[in-house]
Amino acid sequence: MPIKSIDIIKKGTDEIIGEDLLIKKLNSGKPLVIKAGFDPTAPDLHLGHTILLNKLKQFQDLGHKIIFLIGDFTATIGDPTGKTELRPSLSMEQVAENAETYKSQVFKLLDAKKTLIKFNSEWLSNLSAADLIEIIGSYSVARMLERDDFKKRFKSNKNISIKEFIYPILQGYDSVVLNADVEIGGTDQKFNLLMGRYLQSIKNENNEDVKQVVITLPLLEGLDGVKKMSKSLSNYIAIDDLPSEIFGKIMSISDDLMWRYYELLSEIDHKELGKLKKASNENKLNPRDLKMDLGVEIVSKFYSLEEAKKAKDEFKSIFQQNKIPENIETIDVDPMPLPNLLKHVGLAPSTSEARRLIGQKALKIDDHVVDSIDYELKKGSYILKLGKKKFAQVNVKK
RNA sequence: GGAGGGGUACUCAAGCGGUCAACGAGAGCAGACUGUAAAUCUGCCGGCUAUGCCUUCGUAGGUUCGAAUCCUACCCCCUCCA
Repeated sequence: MPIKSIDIIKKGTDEIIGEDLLIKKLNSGKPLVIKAGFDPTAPDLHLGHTILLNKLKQFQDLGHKIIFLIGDFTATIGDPTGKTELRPSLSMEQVAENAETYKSQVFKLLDAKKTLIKFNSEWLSNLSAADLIEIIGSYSVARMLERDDFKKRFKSNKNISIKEFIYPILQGYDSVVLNADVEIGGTDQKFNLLMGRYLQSIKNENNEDVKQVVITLPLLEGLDGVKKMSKSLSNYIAIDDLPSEIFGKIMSISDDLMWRYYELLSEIDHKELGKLKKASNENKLNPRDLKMDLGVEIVSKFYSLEEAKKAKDEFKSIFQQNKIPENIETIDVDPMPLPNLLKHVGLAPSTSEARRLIGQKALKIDDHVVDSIDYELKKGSYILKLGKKKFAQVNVKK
């Protein structure tokens, strides 16, 4: 059984540091402590997180103990990873609020009963200055500066706060406290994950067997196809997004990115994927249709197959047959100038923007382009369409 | 502690007394073409009760008919020296 486990575990990983040790640990037959840290800065879990969650799920199904660690304390420092500038710290209240959202979302994928949720403030907030100094004393500035993002910032004279140095150390210390056997994270977390390994071995007089195994997973690119998916870049698909939103976002990604998403998010195996690529290259398959399949697969993970199919049908009816979405709510309005109306019903962020869009022929009323801002709507009901995807139905009173 | 450089819109980055809501690039948005793909072309890209008005160039004052541009104080970042 352990032999098989390693195959499941390895699938889709970027790197496993300490693979031999992992095998040894698996062979011991004991349930392993698997740690994964989450920084509660962004309250919405997105597809990027699901790669990690899926891996945790696999461990969970293999009978291991998952610790879902919410870095509430470390979040008040701010993870410097990948940042070219100092990150703002979060307040404790904000962190607590975000953590709640995490908890409620994560069990869409993980088994709540088998998951242990921990907050690192539990042990970190009571650390004395003496304790802290002892912990950070075991690491050098030179080694810290080996880290790429620090190195870059250091070289280009950008600010690095001392507390950013402490961040990875404390994250590593979490592994010491939790006795983690394995820690999983994105490739960008490698440095932080290795820190745990280092501190564990220091703590245990260089005993190799207590070191956590580090598993890194590929990072998912966001909808732009370039930067990593993240809430702050607003290039993400949240698992809380509506089926139609998820489906729509999938449809809007580039073909290149679609293949990447297939690799990282789909259950499809490599052979099958290869065939699809070939067929697509030979123009036997339209990438658009493949995108639809992917959209259905992803939506059904968080909802159901029926909902996914519904999303697909609706998409087709709106964008291929130019129909109107089914459930748009009707808003009663008093007569008002068109730009104000668009703002009022939420189609445009401001009247200025609405004016511009109207001027650019982006507005359709009952399927007819209206490009005059002075156009008046008389009493009655109208379907407004702004751009390709924004709809509203208004009922003008009087 | 001393000397110098710098803070401009989502990001980068010009401007250094009026023609500046602020050059240019990227991102973004809209239109055309499409497959809500890519590429390309075109336009937009602070707000409003809208041919005018209001707010914006680190913060607060000041000089001036007029300031992002000059002066003063303060805050923050960086470099070199200690």
